[in-house]
Amino acid sequence: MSAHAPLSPEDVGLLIAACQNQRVFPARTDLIREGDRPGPGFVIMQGWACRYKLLPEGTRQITAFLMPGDTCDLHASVSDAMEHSIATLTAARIALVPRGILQNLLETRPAITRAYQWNQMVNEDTLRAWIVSMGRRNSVQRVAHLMCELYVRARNVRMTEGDRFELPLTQTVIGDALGLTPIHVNRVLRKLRISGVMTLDQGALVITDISNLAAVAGFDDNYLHGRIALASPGRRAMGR
Amino acid sequence: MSAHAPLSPEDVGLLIAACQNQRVFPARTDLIREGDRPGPGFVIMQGWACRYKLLPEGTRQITAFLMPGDTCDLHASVSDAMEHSIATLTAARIALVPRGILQNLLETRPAITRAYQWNQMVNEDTLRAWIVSMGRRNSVQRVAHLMCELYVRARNVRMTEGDRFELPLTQTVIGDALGLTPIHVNRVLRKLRISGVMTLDQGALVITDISNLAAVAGFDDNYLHGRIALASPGRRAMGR
DNA sequence: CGCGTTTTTGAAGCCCCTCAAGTGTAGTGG
DNA sequence: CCACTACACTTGAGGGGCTTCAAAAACGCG
Repeated sequence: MSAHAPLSPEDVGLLIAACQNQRVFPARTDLIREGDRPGPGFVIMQGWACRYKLLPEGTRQITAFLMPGDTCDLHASVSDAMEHSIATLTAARIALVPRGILQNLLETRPAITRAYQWNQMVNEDTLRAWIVSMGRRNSVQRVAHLMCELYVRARNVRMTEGDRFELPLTQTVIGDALGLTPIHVNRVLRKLRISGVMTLDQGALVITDISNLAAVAGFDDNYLHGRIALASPGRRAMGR
Repeated sequence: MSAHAPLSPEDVGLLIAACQNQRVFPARTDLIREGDRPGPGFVIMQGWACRYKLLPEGTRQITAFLMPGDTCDLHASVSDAMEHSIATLTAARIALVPRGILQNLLETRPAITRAYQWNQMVNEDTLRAWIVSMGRRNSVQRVAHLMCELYVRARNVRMTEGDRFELPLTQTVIGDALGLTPIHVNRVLRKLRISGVMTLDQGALVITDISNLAAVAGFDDNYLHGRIALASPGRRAMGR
C-alpha cells in the first residue's frame, strides 16, 4: 500500500500489526465461496490467488489475479452474500484481517484512508481494462496485455528480476481469465515465443522484447500508474 | 443512494444540496476525456451516459452505463489523469459536484459513508459481472444479461412501467458495450424478439417473458441485490 | 422533403472452439 | 526401480459464431 501513498512508519506499523494472523493454504483452495457470508479480509503475503465465478454450464471466469501485497474485501462487508469466490492458485500465505480493524484504521488514519482509496481506484481501473481486453482485443493482444499488467504489478512489489518473474499460472488458468480455451492459449503462447516477444515456461515469464510486447498489447503506459520501461529497459522507471 | 442504505432526511437534504449545480448536455457529448485531469464529480439526474475507452484501432469499448441516480468519480481524485472517458448517450441533465464536498460529507456523515461504500461495492460487482459476460457468454446470453441488469437498475430508480422501460441505446452502443458488431447485435435482437422474450424498439425495452429472459442470460437473482420477479411478475420484489 | 443515422438483410471469411490424441512430467505405491 | 495415475502441455483437423464487406430499407430531424 505504501506504493500508493506515502505512509508514516507508524501507519506501516499499524498495518503490519493488522496482518499478524496469517495462515498457509495449499494450492487450489477456496478461501471463500460465492453465496457465503463475507468472512475476514485477506491480504496475500506470499503466493497467488484469484477471484472467480462459476457459471451454470460449469465454466469458470476469473475476474482478478491476486499477488503478494494485494488485499481483498478489507472494507467492512456491505452485503450479506459473496458475489464471487476467492481461491488460491498456488500454496499461499495469507493474512486474515478481522472485520472492523481496517474500518478502525480508516476512521483514524487519514494517510491509510488515502492509500486505501488509491488501492480501490486502481482495482477498478484494472477491472475496466479487463473489460476492454475481453471486448476489443484478439487472443494475442489479450495474452500480451495480461502479461504486461502482471509484469508491472509484480515489479511494483519487487518480484521481478530484470525482465523475468515467477508466474505460476497454468494455461487453463490464463484461459479462464481471458475467456479462451487452454488449447488456444497454448497456440498464442507459442506464437509469442516464436516471434521473440516473451516466453512463459516452468512457472516463470521471461519478457524478451518488452517494447514489442507492450505494442502488441496496446498497453497503456499509464495503466496502474506504473510505466513500462520502453525507452531504456535497464532504467528503473516507475510512476510515482 | 437511499436504495443502498437508510438515510435520514437530513442526509438526503445534504446530498440534494450537493447536487444544486446542474447542467444540461446534448447527446454524444464528452463530459471528460481520457488523459484529462479529473474534474468535478458527476451525478446523472436525467438521461443516459457511459464510461468508455477508445482503442488505437479506433474501436470503442463501453465499460459502464450510467442512468439517473448514478454517480461517477465523486470520491476525491487520487490520480492525475483519467483512465477513460465519460460521455452522454442522450441529452442529459447532470449535477456537477465540486471536489471536496462529498469528501466532507463522507467525513462527517456515517450513513452517507455507508451508502457510498455500498454504491462502490455494487459498481465493482457490476464490472465483474461484465467480465463474466464477455468471457463466458455467447452473444444472445450477453444481450439478455445486459437487459436484465438494466431492467433491475431502472426498476431500482422507478423508471420502469411494468415490464417496460425507456432504453434509448442504439445497436452500435450495445455492441460497443458487449464487444459485438452492431450487425450481430441486430441479429441477436431479432432472435430474442422472435422467440418472444423481449423487444427493443423505439428506444424502449419491453420484456415479454422475464423468467425466460433471466434463464437465457443466466442472470443471478442476487446480482445488484435487486431480484428479478420470477415467480409472480406482478409483485414488487426488490432486495432489502 | 431531403439528408444523415439507424436498422435490416445477405454473403463470404476468419478467429477461436470442439473433438481427438499424443507427449512430457511429477507424484505414488508396488 | 518401474508401473501407474494424474495433470499440464502440445499438435492436428474440422466446425461454428461472429466479423467484415456491401447495400438497401426505415427512421428521425432540420
